[in-house]
Amino acid sequence: MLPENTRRSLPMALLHAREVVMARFRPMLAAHDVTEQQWRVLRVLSEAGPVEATELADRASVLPPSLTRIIKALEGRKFITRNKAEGDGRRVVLTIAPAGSALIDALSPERRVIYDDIEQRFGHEKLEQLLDLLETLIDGES
Amino acid sequence: MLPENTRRSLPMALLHAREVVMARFRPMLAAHDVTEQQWRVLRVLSEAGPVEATELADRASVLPPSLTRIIKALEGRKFITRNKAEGDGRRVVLTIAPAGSALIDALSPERRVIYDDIEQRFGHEKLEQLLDLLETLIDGES
DNA sequence: TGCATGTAATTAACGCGTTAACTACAACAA
DNA sequence: TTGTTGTAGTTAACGCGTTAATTACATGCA
Repeated sequence: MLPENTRRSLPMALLHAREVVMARFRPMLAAHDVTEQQWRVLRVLSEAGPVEATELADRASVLPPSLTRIIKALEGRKFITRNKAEGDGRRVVLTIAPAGSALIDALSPERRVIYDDIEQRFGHEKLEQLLDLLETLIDGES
Repeated sequence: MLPENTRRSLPMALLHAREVVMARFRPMLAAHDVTEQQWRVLRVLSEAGPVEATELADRASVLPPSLTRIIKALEGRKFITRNKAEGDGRRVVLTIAPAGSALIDALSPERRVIYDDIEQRFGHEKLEQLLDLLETLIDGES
């Protein structure tokens, strides 16, 4: 069945929802001169440790060409380091650097405030339910 | 509470979910040489009738600068028409043109197949639940 | 009427999304 | 060893996302 209106269109609803949520985080990122995508990459590196570019791109939901640009920017600011994988000259291994960790730590309190506010307004239960549904959708389609 | 990992991060989950869903629709749009954004604009115009640019941008989840570019492209292909609002020389009124309606009609069957497949795999109940939650989130935050 | 303020749309600048093409390296078979 | 195939990453081209600045018009007040 086709969605009868754009509000009930899954792609549009996902887009719109992401938009209103990101609107809350964007000023924080802008204040620290980091783009959303750079932030996603940093967070994955912080969480997953040294990782190869392909896996990083996948986990951060960034396409390889974008990752190349993002790496360049983050490396230039000493937020990450880039090394060739030993044993395979094609692969690249990314690692978060102290400055990168410091940025994540610095933003942590503010993130918590924003996240808590969203959770409070939306409801803890609903948030968990939404995350579960999204996870199911993602796992089922990918 | 901060999300303990990126999979439970609301912005990332929304992004990733949208990505896997759009991956199903993208080939269809590409085959007809329409971008996602142009498609959203066309659908809103088709559904809402003649509408001013600001409202169109809002409903299609497109920013004004993007809309300007999109209008230019769609007008060039005779998918829409652009007129000044009578009584206010600033406002612009957009209307879908026959060729635009024809494109929407042409894609309708294929959209249905894709949408039905997603719905079947994910489950009708879950899809409705997800759309409800997204709608609630959007209305609460915007 | 004339000026200040506000609003709709556009333009500019820069980074990302997307696809396709390309380079560099690895794996494997003859 | 060499040629083929495959894979990781990068580059290129073009459109969109985002913010800030700008233009054009409307509104309201003196």
